[in-house]
Amino acid sequence: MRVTVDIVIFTVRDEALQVLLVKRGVPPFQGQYAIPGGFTHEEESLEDAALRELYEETGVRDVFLEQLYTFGDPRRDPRGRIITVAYYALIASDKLSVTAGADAAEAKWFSLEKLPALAFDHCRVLAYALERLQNKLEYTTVGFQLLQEKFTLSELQVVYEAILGKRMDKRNFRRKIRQLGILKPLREWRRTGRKPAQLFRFAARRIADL
Amino acid sequence: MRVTVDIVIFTVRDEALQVLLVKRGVPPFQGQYAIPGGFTHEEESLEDAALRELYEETGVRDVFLEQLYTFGDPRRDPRGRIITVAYYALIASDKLSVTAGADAAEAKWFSLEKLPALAFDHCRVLAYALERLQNKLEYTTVGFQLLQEKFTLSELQVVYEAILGKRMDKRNFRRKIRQLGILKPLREWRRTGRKPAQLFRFAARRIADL
DNA sequence: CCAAAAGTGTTAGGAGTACACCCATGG
DNA sequence: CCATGGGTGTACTCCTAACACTTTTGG
Repeated sequence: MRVTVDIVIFTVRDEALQVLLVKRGVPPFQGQYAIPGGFTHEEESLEDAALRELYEETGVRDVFLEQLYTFGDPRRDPRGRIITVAYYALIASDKLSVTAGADAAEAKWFSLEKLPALAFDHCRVLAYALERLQNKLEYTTVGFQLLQEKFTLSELQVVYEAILGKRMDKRNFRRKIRQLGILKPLREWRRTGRKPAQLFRFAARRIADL
Repeated sequence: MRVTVDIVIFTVRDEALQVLLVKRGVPPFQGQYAIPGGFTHEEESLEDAALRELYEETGVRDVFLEQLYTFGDPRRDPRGRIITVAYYALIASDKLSVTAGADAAEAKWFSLEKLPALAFDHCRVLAYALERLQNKLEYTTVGFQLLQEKFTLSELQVVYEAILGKRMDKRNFRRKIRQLGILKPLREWRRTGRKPAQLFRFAARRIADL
């Protein structure tokens, strides 16, 4: 039985939640876009396999990565029985400049609003990843993974709005974040063209489950 | 690569959360208890494999079953690389009278408080299942899976207390359940030795994510 | 001086928590 | 008649959601 790992790689750019997809060069589903992934090696853990694939696709290490679900319908891959352990990863958009992994020639970012048709059952995988991300956003601090080290509260709000797909009230949002007590205000301001915005740093030891 | 499914089977009996474990008859870990499970067949989905194992162990069908996590550390099984897709299941204690599957000779229920040493990394799997069950209990209606069709509010509260491992206030508990609006009060009372208790039925279309 | 984003408080409703007594029954 | 579990309401706190104006800057 063959086992693959697929990684749904999210980022927030241009105020939109985006996902990295690769165009398949070989059948089945040749020419269609798919979630990046590949077969696990014999001597690596599933998470290591996911990290390896992620690095090959994006050139990025040290990002948030979490197992999502394992898909094992015997007919999900026309080549035969393939089990896929799906992961999702969050990457801050400022780390993406180096978007040049080995296979990256055919990799492209898509806004969740404008997805192409996807190979295999990847539409379902993606839907599941989005749902998980939305839920985690509400009761953990994963959202900070999508920002640079220093960020403004408005940038943080953009991340939340992009993921949840809805506008939020500025004052309520700031109060909620403030009373989490996990932001360190800096004595720095970002000149943004208009009134400068104060910068903050995420100041919790780890990604907290609240 | 070989793939197994393991199923953490929970029930609540004698006011305690219990889990079904089987004693291993062959090495490795011979004589130790383990979470029931087995290899997947080539032509069945992961969920079907889990349902099959569950039926073989307990003789029960039509129970709540949900995928938990996939464990894939290359060294988790001394026999070699084995990936395990873990599930957890909830069974109402009144369905357990038929606890006589094929392999059931060495199967036994254990209270979560008094677990034996477990084979492989099954201690971790079990801890993960318990955590998931506790979380799901708070924001879904999975708890009803552990009761008979007709039950009293006190019985429901016992289920919640057994899973969460803490006492709850009777009035607050009843108010919370009542305002979920998913219980149908029956015109029946259970004679319990003291004052009769009103019976209820779970009356939602499906297990609601609230 | 104007456009644009930054920043800030109050109020009302709902949910959770703490808490104590009477009731119906079987023995 | 008494032991046992069934059943009920109120007050407080906290979180959420709705809502509008002033400030600072660059052009």
